[in-house]
Amino acid sequence: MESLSSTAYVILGLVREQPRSGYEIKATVDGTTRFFWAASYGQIYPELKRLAEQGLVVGSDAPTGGRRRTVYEITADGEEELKAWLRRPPETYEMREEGLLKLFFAAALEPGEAVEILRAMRAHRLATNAQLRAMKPIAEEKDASYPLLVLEGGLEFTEWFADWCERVEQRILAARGGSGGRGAKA
Amino acid sequence: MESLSSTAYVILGLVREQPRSGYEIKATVDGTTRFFWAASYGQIYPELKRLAEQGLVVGSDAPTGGRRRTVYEITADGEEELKAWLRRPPETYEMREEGLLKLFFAAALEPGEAVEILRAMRAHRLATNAQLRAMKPIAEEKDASYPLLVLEGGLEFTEWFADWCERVEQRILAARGGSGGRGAKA
DNA sequence: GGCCGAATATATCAGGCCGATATATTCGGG
DNA sequence: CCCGAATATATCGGCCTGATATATTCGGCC
Repeated sequence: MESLSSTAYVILGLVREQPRSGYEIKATVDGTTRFFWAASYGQIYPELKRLAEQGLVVGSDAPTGGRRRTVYEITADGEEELKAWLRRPPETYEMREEGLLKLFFAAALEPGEAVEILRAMRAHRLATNAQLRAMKPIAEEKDASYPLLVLEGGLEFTEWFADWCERVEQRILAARGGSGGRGAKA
Repeated sequence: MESLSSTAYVILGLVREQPRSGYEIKATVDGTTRFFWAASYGQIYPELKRLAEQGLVVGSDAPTGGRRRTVYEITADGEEELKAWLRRPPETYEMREEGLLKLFFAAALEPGEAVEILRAMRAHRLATNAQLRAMKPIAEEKDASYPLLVLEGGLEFTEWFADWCERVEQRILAARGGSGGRGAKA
């Protein structure tokens, strides 16, 4: 009995709420967990088959007209698997931030160029914050309290990060001596 | 001319500072960038060969006794590649947080169990914070100002995250009605 | 009625990357 | 002299991304 990947549990968690097709699972992930756990078609479809083989989900044909469509729902075994996973302590904590990597090596550039990196990072976080903000009414409407909690955490995180970028930018500019070539276009 | 992976630039950035072997690169990554950009032997060794083929680094034999050892240093072309990359806006922003995923699906559990997830997440962040704190004197000693800036960002982030976990835990406990079975051992 | 583009639905694949493992040598300590 | 830790390189299964391919259906427009 091989243990499942975390992505398998995303699928179990989503089909537990309601029966869904692979396509719907992907769309839901993109609209919710994507910011802290993404999933691609290349994982979802094979994983659904594996979960079906193990009896943790069951698929049934639900075609729309002549287009083939398989909708999956969770089984009692699947529900038990999901709960057992939820009760085990989390193991994966990963981050890949190319901006921080560039900042780490910024000594190879002029100070004005380091500031550009921080501005790009800040702009990215503000954009993510706006996306999350737009999702909030939808989560509130569904009355999904844990997803809402997580979403609010995302809002706070992006705000903290954008603010940090701004403070570091100010520190670098101040260290340069207060005046001198502005360097960039903003 | 295929464009390089971000991991290739980590290598370029590190061998720019000083010539290093694959083993030393891995050790340095584990001691510095690991928190926002990790790299494994399975990437480092093949990547060093590719970079050498493209003339961005040069390797030279530097055996210790009878043990084979290749030390790489950056070339002028490699330095140009690195700077060009540093000047391009960052593209990769990824996070994989199994704890947030579990919290997202916590409706399948009792509230007391959701609290356990938050405690595990908080403990992890506090542990990371302690690790970063231990690294700080080393970074200060080296007078590496950008790496130090990034390290301080990591300290602030882990503190923010741990604090968020605690606040969410309090909210959940309060929503449960102030009293009732405590559930867990701490 | 017919066309087009967007959405629905599934599948595949190259390549990045992780974690574990294997192999061999050298160094420090007891 | 032996052993365990550190140095050094290499390999591999498996997860995951992003792009691409293939069909079908739906909505809007003229």
